[in-house]
Amino acid sequence: MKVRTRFAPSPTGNVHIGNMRAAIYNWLFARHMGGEFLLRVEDTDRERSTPEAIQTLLEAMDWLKLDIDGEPLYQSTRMEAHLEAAETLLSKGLAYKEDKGGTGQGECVIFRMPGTDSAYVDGIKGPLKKAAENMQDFVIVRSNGTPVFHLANVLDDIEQGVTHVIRGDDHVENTFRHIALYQALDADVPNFAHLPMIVNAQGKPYSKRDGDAFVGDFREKGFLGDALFNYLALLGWSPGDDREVMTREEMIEAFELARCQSSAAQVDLRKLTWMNGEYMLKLPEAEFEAMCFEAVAKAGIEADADYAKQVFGLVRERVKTVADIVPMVGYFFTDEFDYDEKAVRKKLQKDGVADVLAQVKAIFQELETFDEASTDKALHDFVETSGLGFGAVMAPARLAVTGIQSGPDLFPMLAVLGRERVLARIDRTVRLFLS
RNA sequence: GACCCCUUCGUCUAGUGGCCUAGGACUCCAGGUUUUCAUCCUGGCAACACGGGUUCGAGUCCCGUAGGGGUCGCCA
Repeated sequence: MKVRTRFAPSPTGNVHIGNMRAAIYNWLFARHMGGEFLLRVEDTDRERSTPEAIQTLLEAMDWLKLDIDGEPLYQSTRMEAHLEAAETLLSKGLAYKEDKGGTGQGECVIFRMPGTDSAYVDGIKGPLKKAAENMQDFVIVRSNGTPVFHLANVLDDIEQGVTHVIRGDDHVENTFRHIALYQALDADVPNFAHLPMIVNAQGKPYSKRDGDAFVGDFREKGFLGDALFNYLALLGWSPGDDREVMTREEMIEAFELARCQSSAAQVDLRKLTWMNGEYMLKLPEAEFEAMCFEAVAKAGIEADADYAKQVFGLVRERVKTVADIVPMVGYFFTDEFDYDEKAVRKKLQKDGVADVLAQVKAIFQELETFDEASTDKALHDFVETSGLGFGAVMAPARLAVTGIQSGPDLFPMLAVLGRERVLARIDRTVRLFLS
C-alpha cells in the first residue's frame, strides 16, 4: 500500500515551529517512501480560521518548499460525515448519549471505550501500552451538535487514506482513544509515530511568550527557508553519519523514523545562524543579489544597480542572515555614515594620523587609475617608504572611509567606492575629527 | 495525585555488549593565515543523571531512585 502522511494544522494565523517540524518529518517520510504528503486544514474553529490565517499557513509551507499531493481537505466541509459516523456508532451501541457530568448543557455523544487493554508499536517510541482501567469514555459530539477533534481527526484520516500518523508527543495518550475509534469504525489502524517536543533555551516547552515560536519569526530574523528546513530536520533526527548540511535529496534518501530521537530537543539559534550562513554561501549569485536589493529597498535605501551589485559582492561571504545585509552595507550608500566613536578615539585621534591621511589622500589623487591593484600597490609602497606599520596606515584609512573598524577587504572596497567618494570621505573625516 | 514517556559535552547528536582512554557539529578558547573583521587551517576545553544488578566485559540489557516532560476538557 502506498504510504500517505499528512499535515493537519489548525490555521490560527501563526504556524508554531513544533508543528512545522512535524510537517517536515511527515514530508520527509512520505518522500522517502515514495508516498504522498497531504494537507488537511482543521478549520472547524471559525473564529480563528480566517482566510488570512490559512494564507499564512500556505505561505509558510511554500517558504519551506513543502509541496503537497492532491488538494487540501478543509475539515469544515466534513461536518455532515462526522455526524453521520457518530450516528452509526450510536446505533451500534458503540457510543451513547448523556448529559456528561450533569452539566445541564444537554446531551452529548460519548464514545464507549472497549474496556480492553490497548497496545501499539510507535514508529519512534517503540512498544507502548495502556491498561483498560486507565482509559475513559470520551465525548465525540458536543451537546451543541458539533464534532470533537478526536472524531473529526480520525474520520478525516480515514477519508484521506492516511497510513502513517506522525505528530507531536502530546498526542500519545490520544492514540489509544484513536485506535479504539478506528476499530469501532471498522477502519484499518494506521501506523503512529510521536515526535518529541521542541523546548526553548531554558529547556522549557516553547510558549508564545518565548518569541521565535513561530515560523514567521524565523523568516523575519533573516533565516532562509532551506536552512530552517535543514536545521529542523536535524533537530531530533540524524542520518547516522556526520553529515549535517544536506540537500533535500540527501535528507529524503537518508530519512528514517527509527533514527528519530525520542527525547525533547532545544533550539540553538547560534547553530541555526551558522547553518544559515552555509546556505547563504551556496545561494546562486543572482538570488543573493535579489535578496540584497529587496533588503536594501525595504530599508529605504536607493541604490544604483551596478554599484549595488559590486557592494553586495563585497559582503557576499560575510553575511550570515538576510538581516545582516543592511547593517553591513549601509555606509556604501550614504556619505553621512556614523563613526564608531571608540575606534575613532583609538585609531584616529592620535598624533600623526592627520598627516598619514593627508598623504594617503595625496597618493590616491595622483594615481593614474584607481582600482584594487593600484591602491593596493600604492599603500604598500607608502607603508614601506614611510616606515609605518600596516596597521598605522590601513586602520585610519578604513575608518576614514567607512566609519567602522571591520568590513570587507580594504582594496576591493576602495575600488568599488571609487576615487571620488574615497577622497570626499577622507576630507569629511579630517574635518570632523582632526582639525 | 493517577497514567505514560524521556535522561551521552552548554546545545544538536554518533553510539544497538568488547572497535569508547566515548566520535562529529555549533558555541567558546589558543595558535596560524590575513591591512581589520569574517572566512579558512591547526589544536584545546567539555558528557554517558545516580545507585544497584546481569555479564569475562555495560553508554549500550534489567531493576530502582532522582530530575524533566506529556496527558488527565463538551480545545485541537
